[in-house]
Amino acid sequence: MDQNKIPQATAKRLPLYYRFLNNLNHQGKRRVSSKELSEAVKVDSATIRRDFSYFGALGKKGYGYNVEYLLGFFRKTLDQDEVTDVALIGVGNLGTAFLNYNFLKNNNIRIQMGFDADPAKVGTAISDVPIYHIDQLEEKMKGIEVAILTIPAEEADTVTEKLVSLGITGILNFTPARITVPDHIRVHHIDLAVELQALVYFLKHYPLKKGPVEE
Amino acid sequence: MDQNKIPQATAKRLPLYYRFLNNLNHQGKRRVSSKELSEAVKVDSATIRRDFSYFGALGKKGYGYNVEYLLGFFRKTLDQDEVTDVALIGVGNLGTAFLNYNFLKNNNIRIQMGFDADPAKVGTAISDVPIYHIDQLEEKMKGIEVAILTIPAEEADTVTEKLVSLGITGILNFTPARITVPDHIRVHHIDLAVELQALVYFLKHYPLKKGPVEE
DNA sequence: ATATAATTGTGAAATATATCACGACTTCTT
DNA sequence: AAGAAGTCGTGATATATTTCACAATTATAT
Repeated sequence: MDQNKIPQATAKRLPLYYRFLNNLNHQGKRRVSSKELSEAVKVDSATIRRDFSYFGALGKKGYGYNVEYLLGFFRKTLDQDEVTDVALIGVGNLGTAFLNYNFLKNNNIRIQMGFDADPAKVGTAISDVPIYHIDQLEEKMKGIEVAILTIPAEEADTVTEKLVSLGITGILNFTPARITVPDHIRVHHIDLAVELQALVYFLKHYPLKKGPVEE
Repeated sequence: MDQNKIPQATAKRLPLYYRFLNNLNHQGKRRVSSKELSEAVKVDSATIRRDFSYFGALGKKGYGYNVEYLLGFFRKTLDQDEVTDVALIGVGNLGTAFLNYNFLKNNNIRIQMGFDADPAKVGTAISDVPIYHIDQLEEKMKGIEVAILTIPAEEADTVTEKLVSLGITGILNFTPARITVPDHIRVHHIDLAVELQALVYFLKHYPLKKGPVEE
């Protein structure tokens, strides 16, 4: 609750920086410049320096940044020391993709349980994550504050209401529905159809000449 | 190639507007105000009016917007009259989720074929989309300009190079790798781990008091 | 030891996006 | 028919983000 001055655009890039620094560290690299990092993550080097500068002077002029130090700093900043538990609602293909992704390794996020309405799935486990019936939300989900929503759009509203009443604070919504929640709950939407269509639109209307435009 | 003055932020919202207008139309609604639309899509009403205004005066003062007219307008603007063909590389869980999604209905985008290295998948079809072996890219993919990348990160670079040499113009990249492409090719990244971690970061550092912040 | 090259951190400027607030016009109500 | 209510389109303003460009500092080469 301290770093309220950090621009949201910067905050969104932090996980990306973190992962690439991790890669570099594993490769045994000791130092890195904003220019090198820029080429790897495709973000302008001045933007990277600016981003880092919000956290103080992390680098050294003429030298660059010490990979290990930077990594340690971001680990703290991104709360990598403390595991965040998450629930996944909707064990379809998309949901299963999430379950198979090891967020614990790079992100210190653990999907603790999954929920689905399909009796064939209830009682099983995917990548060691137990699947419960959606009706068991109330009894199982105590203490979990973040949910990933990978259910059909029609069910988004009912499930959201349930989650809200159970005290959720954040939802990552993959359904095309734009859900309505009280003011204190944060929702991030990722709409696959919109992303695809936006790409197509950009291709037709914004022909590229200069560098690739990253989203 | 005409509307180069439309802000990218606006362009990204167009597919969203389009889908909701479609919903309204199916519900038999004849007119809609920027205020109503705002509540549905969770975008400020002034922003919506501003967005629409880039395309000219589409509404009527004191009345709002005619749903059918607006829809027709956007259909043209979003190239909904012309089907865009897309290839999907990587038929895992995430890839399968895409294959099962009917983009043709709302977005006039058709996934024409999928590619995978798994012999068990090659030769099958998912939602009527044929799956070919990744080695058949060259022979099968003629004329397709857009690809969805849902493969493991390690394979991202090799596959990207192949796609580039085959004349791709746009890539929707779901791998955590930040791929490198020539300047004239557009890449949009969607990084699920980054999205999740960013949500968690925001929850901890930007406690909400006012309205929910939509991404 | 000195000169050269590299690189940061940041003020200032540029660009992009969102929001306010109101005149003008339309529709609705009575 | 007149007044009230609703709504757009947009100039102006506010906010957010990116990029330029350079002094200051450090590292490297000779």
